Amino acid sequence: MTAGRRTGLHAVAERAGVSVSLVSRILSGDDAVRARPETRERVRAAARELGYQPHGAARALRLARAGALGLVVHDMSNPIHAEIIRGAQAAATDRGQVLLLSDATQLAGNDDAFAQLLGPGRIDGLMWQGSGEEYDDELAARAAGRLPTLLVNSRSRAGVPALRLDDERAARLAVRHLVELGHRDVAYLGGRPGADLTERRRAGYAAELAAHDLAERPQWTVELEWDAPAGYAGMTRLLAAEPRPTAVFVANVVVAVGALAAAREAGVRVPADLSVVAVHDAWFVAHGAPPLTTVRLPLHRLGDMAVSMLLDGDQARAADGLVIDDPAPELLVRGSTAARP
Amino acid sequence: MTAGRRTGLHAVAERAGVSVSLVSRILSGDDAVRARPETRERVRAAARELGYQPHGAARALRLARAGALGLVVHDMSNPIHAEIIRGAQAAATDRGQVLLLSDATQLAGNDDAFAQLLGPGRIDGLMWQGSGEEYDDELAARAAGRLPTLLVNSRSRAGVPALRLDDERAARLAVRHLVELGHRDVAYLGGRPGADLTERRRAGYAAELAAHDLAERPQWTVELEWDAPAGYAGMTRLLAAEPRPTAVFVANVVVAVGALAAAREAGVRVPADLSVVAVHDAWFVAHGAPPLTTVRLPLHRLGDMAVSMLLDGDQARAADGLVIDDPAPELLVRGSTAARP
DNA sequence: CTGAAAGCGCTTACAG
DNA sequence: CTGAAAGCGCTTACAG
Repeated sequence: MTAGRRTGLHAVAERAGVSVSLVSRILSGDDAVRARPETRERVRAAARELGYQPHGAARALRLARAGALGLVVHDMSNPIHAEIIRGAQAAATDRGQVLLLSDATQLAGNDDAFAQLLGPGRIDGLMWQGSGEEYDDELAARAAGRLPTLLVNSRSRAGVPALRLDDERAARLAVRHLVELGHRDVAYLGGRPGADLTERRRAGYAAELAAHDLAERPQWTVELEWDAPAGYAGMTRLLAAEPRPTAVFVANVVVAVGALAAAREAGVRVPADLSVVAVHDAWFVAHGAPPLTTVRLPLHRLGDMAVSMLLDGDQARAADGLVIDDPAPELLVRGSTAARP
Repeated sequence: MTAGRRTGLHAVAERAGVSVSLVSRILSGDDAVRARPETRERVRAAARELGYQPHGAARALRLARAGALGLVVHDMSNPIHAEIIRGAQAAATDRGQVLLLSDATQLAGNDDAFAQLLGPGRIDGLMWQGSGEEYDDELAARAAGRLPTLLVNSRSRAGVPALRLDDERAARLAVRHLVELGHRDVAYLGGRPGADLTERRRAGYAAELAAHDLAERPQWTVELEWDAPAGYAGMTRLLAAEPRPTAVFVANVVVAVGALAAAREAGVRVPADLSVVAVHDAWFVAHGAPPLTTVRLPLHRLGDMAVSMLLDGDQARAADGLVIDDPAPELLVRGSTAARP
């Protein structure tokens, strides 16, 4: 009666005329509590009327569970990364968790920010988007020492469990498409040399060529970086190769944007003179000149699965790297591939 | 001595041989505490050795401050939005805050998620990316009733303070560029009808035409949606207009991607037959066919400022809508604009 | 100058 | 079947 402005559970308890403990138990659906239906309803009504919402920090403190997951990404303006984020976001919301977003580059340069993120009471698990940067392995490993951590879109590195896509299969799908169009001289335009992703896609490319008894030539493999300018530079180099390939498999759609521009400026017509196929689909490819043929991979699912595994404490299942292959890689044929000239 | 596994402040205090209170005060740099330099150093050392990191939830509970800001966005794969997020992310990290990311569409369909986000102990302020969707105003207004809220990239709506860019000026800059190239028949290709953004940009377009005594014609204004397919459809319509414009000002670079594709397919050469200029710069425009002339706006700054104002409790300054105009809009001339045919 | 105590809002053994 | 009490890790008036 003395109360007054008490908030939260206390206010609900007062209004319903029961104890705070009982309110807590009823509201959290504790099975053990066998309150009379009437009491139960009174409590529920009070909570509704007061718009009761549990205090996030208090609950986190008490339960030693933050109710939040961290997601460290590299470059959010990359549409591929955005799709992973969306998948993670959706899954987190579905499961009543919130998502804390961080930028890898910033974290790498700011020890305090990194320590704060990993510190107690902030997040219950961390997803780290792999990129092949040197500092990534170190930071992710440090994180894994403190809380459940999952590398996303990478193979397992530095002992950190990882989720990845079926890059080899995507690559083979793309290259097979080119071969079926009659191409025999197929080049590989990758991403940053040494990065998992580019190596796995190159492996798929090589395997598919081998399966058709086609030659791989050193001058037909170019790996520079994961961005459009690198695609431009890489394609420029491939166009100067002797002999010149009639088709190029590009490891990433962002790289392909630059590659197409280079071909265009060199007066090489795609697909009449040169076929181009890239990994990943994105909103802009259908409107490109020409519209790009791509392989779609389940990026959304990747983010989604990462969240589920962390929340289920299941990340050990990915200790050796787990491949997300459902839905399967899908070839989307558009205007950038055609029969060999 | 009995202790054992106590963690946090308690462990530090034990190791340094002082009280928990003193550790708290020394570590948080309380001026009032005048501990001997030696004690101070001993405490600092103990904290360092134990890798002490304050418990986020405990601190949030005690201080009634979450140390986090929320950011609700619409479509993260949109590079414009990504840039705003990056700005907000950087500012938040700089100021020792974390950023909680949410998706507007998801929140609109999930009352529990919305309530949880706004509930006590989660975030201290909220940024809501304006989009002109019907539900946006309502949700943002509800948020503003509970905690400091800022609409981002929108004018103030439903009484919620807002930060926006200098859209009018950007539009005038773009249109002036076209006029200076000799164009007199300039069309406007906007975004979703009724949305702030498209109206402000159309106003700038109209003002600049008027300043040059140029005619605006109803058939030269098309507003459909903020995506590439809408740009495609819109440009198709403009190309059929009588008389046909010789230049198009596009309100958004994403829309412009579709618009360029439509022109290309219609056999209209850009810039020889038609000049195109768009608002916002993005990584892919330089590699387009042709490379787009754009107006760059301080998107990064927008996110940055939103965070600063919320943390400084300054959002009231934006009650009537505050224009971020520093750095000023900048015209980047590339290959999609040329003298009137 | 430093410490003991209260309390932020919750949950959950433990009593009754 | 329900309540009083302890305690999660912190900060900060209040004592001494």
